[in-house]
Amino acid sequence: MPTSPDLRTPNPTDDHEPSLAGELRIALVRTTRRLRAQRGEADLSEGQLAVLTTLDRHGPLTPGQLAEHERIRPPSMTRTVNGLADLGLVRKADDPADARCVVVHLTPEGSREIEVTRRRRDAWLSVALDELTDEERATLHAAAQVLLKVAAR
Amino acid sequence: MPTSPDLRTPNPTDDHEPSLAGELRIALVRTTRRLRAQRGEADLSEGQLAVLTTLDRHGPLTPGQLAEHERIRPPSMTRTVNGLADLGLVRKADDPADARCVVVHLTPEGSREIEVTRRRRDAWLSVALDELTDEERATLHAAAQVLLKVAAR
DNA sequence: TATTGTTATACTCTATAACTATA
DNA sequence: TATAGTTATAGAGTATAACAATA
Repeated sequence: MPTSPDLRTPNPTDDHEPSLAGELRIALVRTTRRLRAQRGEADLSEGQLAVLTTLDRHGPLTPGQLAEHERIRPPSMTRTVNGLADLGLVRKADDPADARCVVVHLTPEGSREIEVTRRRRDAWLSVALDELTDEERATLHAAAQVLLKVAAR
Repeated sequence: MPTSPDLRTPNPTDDHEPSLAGELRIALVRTTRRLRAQRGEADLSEGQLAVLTTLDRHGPLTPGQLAEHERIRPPSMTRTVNGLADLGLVRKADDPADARCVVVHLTPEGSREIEVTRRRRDAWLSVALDELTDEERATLHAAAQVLLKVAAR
């Protein structure tokens, strides 16, 4: 029952040197997978939460702007936004300046949902982090800042 | 006609304290999103590559073991493995000891594909990492080890 | 004509439930 | 009966292409 692959024991075919990019990619993908697996039944999807978070941070945006920010295509964002609107978490309003545009607003329910969902999402990770040493936590704190720089590029 | 939301301008409602779990989750999700976005047209999916990598590391495994390792359900793994077998990257063989079991082997083509795909996947991340300082890279190296511990829990 | 958003449609990856074969 | 794997089916999230409305 192999659940903890040992990175220090490469097999005979695994003779390339472990690059930082390679080891980091594996660690990121694996941790994110575990994180996502903690999603409760009633939780919002990653994409839905990302939209709410973006609106919370930047204020009302059009579906096109949201699509660009989340790096998905406009039709996909239309679906995401409509789902959130059906849940009452965002509201679509006309743009007085340009009738082609729609402006997506966060509702008070949406703001509340962000907090609740974030807390639920962070619960598993918090427990895992509690089992680490102070030094390990400091490493992750520093790494988070660096990763944000990398992701923003 | 704003098309690029400004990430440097938080709005007044963004006043919750940043917990380590929260900041780390955001950094992980964002970086992984960017990483995934680099996927070329002909690349294997994350799940497919993960299976090849696991087989490379641990040797032949059954679909059930692979499903447990990748934390997906057996029927999903059946599809993934069949897709890889159709591509000639793995081979399904009978288990002489237990006729209920199937053993999935990596083929030479599969081994080659791992290398090619890994290189493509790591290209974007490598470029990004090259722009960091030595200290930042050291931080990410250390963090990768800690994240693997977290993900393995 | 170009732009914004939507609708129609399809593909990928995941899941649960039910089935087959073997232990 | 229990276990390993598969088949059937469905749901979520994404995409492209075509369309409507507006600039």
